[in-house]
Amino acid sequence: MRIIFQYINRMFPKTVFRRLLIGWYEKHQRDLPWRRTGDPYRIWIAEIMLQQTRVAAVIPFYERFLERFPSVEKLARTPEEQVLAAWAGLGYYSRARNLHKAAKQIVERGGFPSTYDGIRSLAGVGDYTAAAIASIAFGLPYAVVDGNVIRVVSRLDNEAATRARIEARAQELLDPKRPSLFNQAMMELGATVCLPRDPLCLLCPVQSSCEARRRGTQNELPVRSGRKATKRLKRLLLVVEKGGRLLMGQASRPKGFWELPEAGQLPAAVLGSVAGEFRHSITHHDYRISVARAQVRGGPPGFTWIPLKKIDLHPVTTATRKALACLTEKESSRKA
DNA sequence: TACCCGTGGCA
DNA sequence: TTGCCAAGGGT
Repeated sequence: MRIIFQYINRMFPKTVFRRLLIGWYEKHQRDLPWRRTGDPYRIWIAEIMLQQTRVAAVIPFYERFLERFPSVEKLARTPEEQVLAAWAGLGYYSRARNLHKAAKQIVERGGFPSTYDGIRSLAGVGDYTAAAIASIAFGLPYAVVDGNVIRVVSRLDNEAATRARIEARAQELLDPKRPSLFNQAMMELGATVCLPRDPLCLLCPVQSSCEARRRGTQNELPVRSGRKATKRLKRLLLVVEKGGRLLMGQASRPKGFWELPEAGQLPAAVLGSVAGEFRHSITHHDYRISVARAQVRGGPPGFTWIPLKKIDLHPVTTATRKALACLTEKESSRKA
């Protein structure tokens, strides 16, 4: 039996690989809200949210977003600030700006594009996302290349290949009859079995096709480039409340977001004691953020009083949302 | 091309 | 606690 398998594997390696991979995926796939809808709009939203973001983090944002923007027309005619507010907390806000821009492009063009080039030309859609939408929503034979696929292919071939080489190999391996299942299976394999460190080779459906597994080099591939050092910084955010309104300013980043004032911005403020502290990291910066209540006279220039009840209508930075949350938590536990 | 962009979970 | 890393795109 084993000998027969080895023979078939040698004669038809791609066929064997596809069957094993897709067979495994059909048993292990997760039930995702955008799957099987076949709706390009939903798949597009999901794919943009999934860029550099885990499935588990995306799901609640996806549900809320679809409820808020059930159609591309609705999304296109909503002011950008409200789209950003719905995206607040997910990160990489240029995705939301590009999504909004692309929604307008889609409406102008009279509907969602159904070719790879048409999809690829949308704002915020690169090679990966275009292939994902083309294959999952339209069944077109384009192989996706994301971080998972790079890892899986590097190990299958046991080589530190260039991007172009990986793309060519992924396209070669792709099952042209089932591109949607194949692409999702490759990514799911990378996410759950072919892990960056200590992959679960014993559970891998395609271990018989894997050269790194054969040579025991799976932990050395793919080669990772060095990372930039993280800076550690401290900030003190102030919660200044007056008559049910909160003093807020424009954050320097992300552009268009609101944020609590920082101690240094309100030199005349009277500070209370530090009410909370938390960690918040943003690309190469690791912040230790303290929160304190404070009082000011009048309305400091450059700041705005925003009614607490309307705060969800504005895009607010995550640091500020965490600060408000830890203050609320502290005060409600004190009452209890 | 290398770097920037947010966030949360995990070891 | 700290560092790593994820369904990338734009510049």
